[in-house]
Amino acid sequence: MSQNKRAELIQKALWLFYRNGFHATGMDLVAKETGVSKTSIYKHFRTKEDLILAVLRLRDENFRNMLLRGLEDKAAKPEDQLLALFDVLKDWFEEDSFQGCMFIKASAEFQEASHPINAQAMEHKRLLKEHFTDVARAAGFADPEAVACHLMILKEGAIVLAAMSHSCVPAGDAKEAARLVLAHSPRI
Amino acid sequence: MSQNKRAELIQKALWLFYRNGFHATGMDLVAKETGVSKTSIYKHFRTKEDLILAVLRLRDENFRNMLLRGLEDKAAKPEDQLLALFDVLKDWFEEDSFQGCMFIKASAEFQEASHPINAQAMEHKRLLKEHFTDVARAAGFADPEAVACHLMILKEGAIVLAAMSHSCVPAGDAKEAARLVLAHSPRI
DNA sequence: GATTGGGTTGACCGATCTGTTCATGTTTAG
DNA sequence: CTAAACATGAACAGATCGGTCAACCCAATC
Repeated sequence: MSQNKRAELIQKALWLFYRNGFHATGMDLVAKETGVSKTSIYKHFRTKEDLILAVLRLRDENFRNMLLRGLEDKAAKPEDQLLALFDVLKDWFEEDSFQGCMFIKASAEFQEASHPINAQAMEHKRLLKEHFTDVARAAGFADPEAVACHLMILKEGAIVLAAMSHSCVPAGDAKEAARLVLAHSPRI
Repeated sequence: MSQNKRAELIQKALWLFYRNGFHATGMDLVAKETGVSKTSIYKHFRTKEDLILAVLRLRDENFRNMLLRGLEDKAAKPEDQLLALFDVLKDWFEEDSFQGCMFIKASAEFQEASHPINAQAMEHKRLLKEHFTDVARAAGFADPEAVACHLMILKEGAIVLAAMSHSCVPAGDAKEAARLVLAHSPRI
């Protein structure tokens, strides 16, 4: 299997797991939908868990890339970037393919803290928070980690509510809340 | 089966689904752990989905009751109750049995918007938001629904992060963010 | 053209899934 | 005491689960 084929397999598996859930998506379906026989899949991934981990690695790379790029595109100054986060999220929510946060779902289906899949999901959140902390520091906040934590909470809450009901538009509300929080967080 | 037995069955099934997930918990395990034979279970619940719906109804009742009671116990004035939400959450996070929000998990495993389980999870969130809106109105906020939405976002974010990593204490951070938001939301 | 060898395949394995059946207790009510 | 009502465990059906295997294809080498 070429490297291309392998990447394509992971990409399509990502979509299946994202849409149907991890336990609910069998390897037979993955084989059928990707057009790659189960035997070939298992030649490149020892177990289903290994495939899921590869999927999550791709998702982490794609998602963080999309988000960080989005922040830079929407705003130049660090402080504006922190608020622009919720504009990027809004764009994401409005995509047809939006189905919530894959890492929250992965963590929900594999809940043991020591489980590799859960650990990988946590690592994704840690990296995001780290980035927000850096931006908050550049923006001149006195406690950049606290600011990052507040943003993370608003971000996860907005995602969860956006995934559960399309009735309200939590991205807008989250941005409004973030504006209040940022406006009154102490600067250096 | 007495009404007691039935309630006990639902209670134990709740714990199993909450801890292991819905798809990952088979009916054989439910029968074994509850001490109720599979035959009897299926006499009272036509399908596994029906059992899950009953479990979610119980959870909704217990959780909303615990939360509303907690708010009233922690604070008398409506505005203080809104902030006390995050003290109640903190107590919940510190329980050994804490495993995240059951409705977020249910919604993650049954993602189709029209699925009855997803609908029930959404209804739970709707009822909570409705209550927050009432309290925010009593507290004299100019836009009680917006305040409730902000609180919901902070609440869901805090729960998700608390469930994914016990390293930080998002309840405290969420309360701090909520304090900033409430302090600068317009009053009537 | 014959041989080789990596990559692919459909068929298959045992286990487990939801849900049912049934013969055998075990309660409960008259 | 008897009869109806209910609960039980074990086995079953049909499907699907994660995972494996011998056979096969096809391009490269001699």
